[in-house]
Amino acid sequence: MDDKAEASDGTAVASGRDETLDRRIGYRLRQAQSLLRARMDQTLREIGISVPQYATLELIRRALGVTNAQLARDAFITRQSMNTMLQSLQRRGLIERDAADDGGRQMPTRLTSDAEALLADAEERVVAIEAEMVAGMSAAQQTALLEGLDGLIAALRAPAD
Amino acid sequence: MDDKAEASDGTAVASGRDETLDRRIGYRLRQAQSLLRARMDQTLREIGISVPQYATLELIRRALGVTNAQLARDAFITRQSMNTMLQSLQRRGLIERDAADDGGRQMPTRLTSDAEALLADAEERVVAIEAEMVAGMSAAQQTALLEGLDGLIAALRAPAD
DNA sequence: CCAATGTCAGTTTAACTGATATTC
DNA sequence: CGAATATCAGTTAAACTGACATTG
Repeated sequence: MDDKAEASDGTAVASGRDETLDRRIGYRLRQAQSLLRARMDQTLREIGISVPQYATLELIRRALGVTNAQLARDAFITRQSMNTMLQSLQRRGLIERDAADDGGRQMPTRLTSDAEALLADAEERVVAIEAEMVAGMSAAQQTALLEGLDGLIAALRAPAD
Repeated sequence: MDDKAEASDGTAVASGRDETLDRRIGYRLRQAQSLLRARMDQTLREIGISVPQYATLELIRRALGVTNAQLARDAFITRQSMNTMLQSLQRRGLIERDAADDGGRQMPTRLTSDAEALLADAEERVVAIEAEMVAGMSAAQQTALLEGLDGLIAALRAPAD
């Protein structure tokens, strides 16, 4: 079946071939993430941080005293990109970095108390969005979704690892 | 909430609180999408297009003759951003835009035959990645995942719509 | 007049590659 | 020396806001 698509007025038309976009998991993944990101952007901007900044702060809180290079690996970006991010967070007084006590070259990163407060606020907002996002789903559905995403992550990681 | 985290060597440490990152759907969504995006980037670069360009071409193919403003809405970006994207695709000979036949201001977009060929190649690569990504999951699991993502999209769309 | 469209201009964010110095 | 780290510099991709003309 190759069907029609009337969009005389410019309205988007879902159409056509069977295995189009709409059936694809990757497409939906992008779409869901894009929508979530927009929501997060909006609420986080109110308290003065971006989504990547928030994500970085979360990573730092989780892995206390972690170094730039390790954070970069955790976030799947280059050392250089993470370095830029950390510098901007540092300039804003959200993190501190001292040369490692072992005299090495590493500079472990710590959240300041300002950051802890900000992060608490941010997390509350983000958790609220996430709650809203799954509100209509049963616990079983949520679990299935979580496991499905885990499966994707594991499969995508395997070859690159 | 001050639990231990020994990362003397810089190794990331999963740690701490119960409701940390790792339990959160949004976090996993970002992670899965980030990994998928990296894979797509890699394979699409080989044929000379980026992920956003690929996504735009798919949108155009799906909604034949659609206009800039409509594509922007479909992709959740501004008219101006989509315009830049279309201009670059046009410069590369992948799309054509003629003033609408109705004499209006709209300029419907069409794929060139070059683009059709390129898109076929791109899609094959992307579909292969997607297949690999869900290879380890049962059909039921895949369906559950798909429906879960649909649920997220619907919920996230509602308030902004 | 109003709303939507297309587009120009300038800006910002967040990534990238390349190169350099340091340190174990 | 080699490997990992931190960081400087320059670049790019892809989004953004603002402004303006056109068109129905």
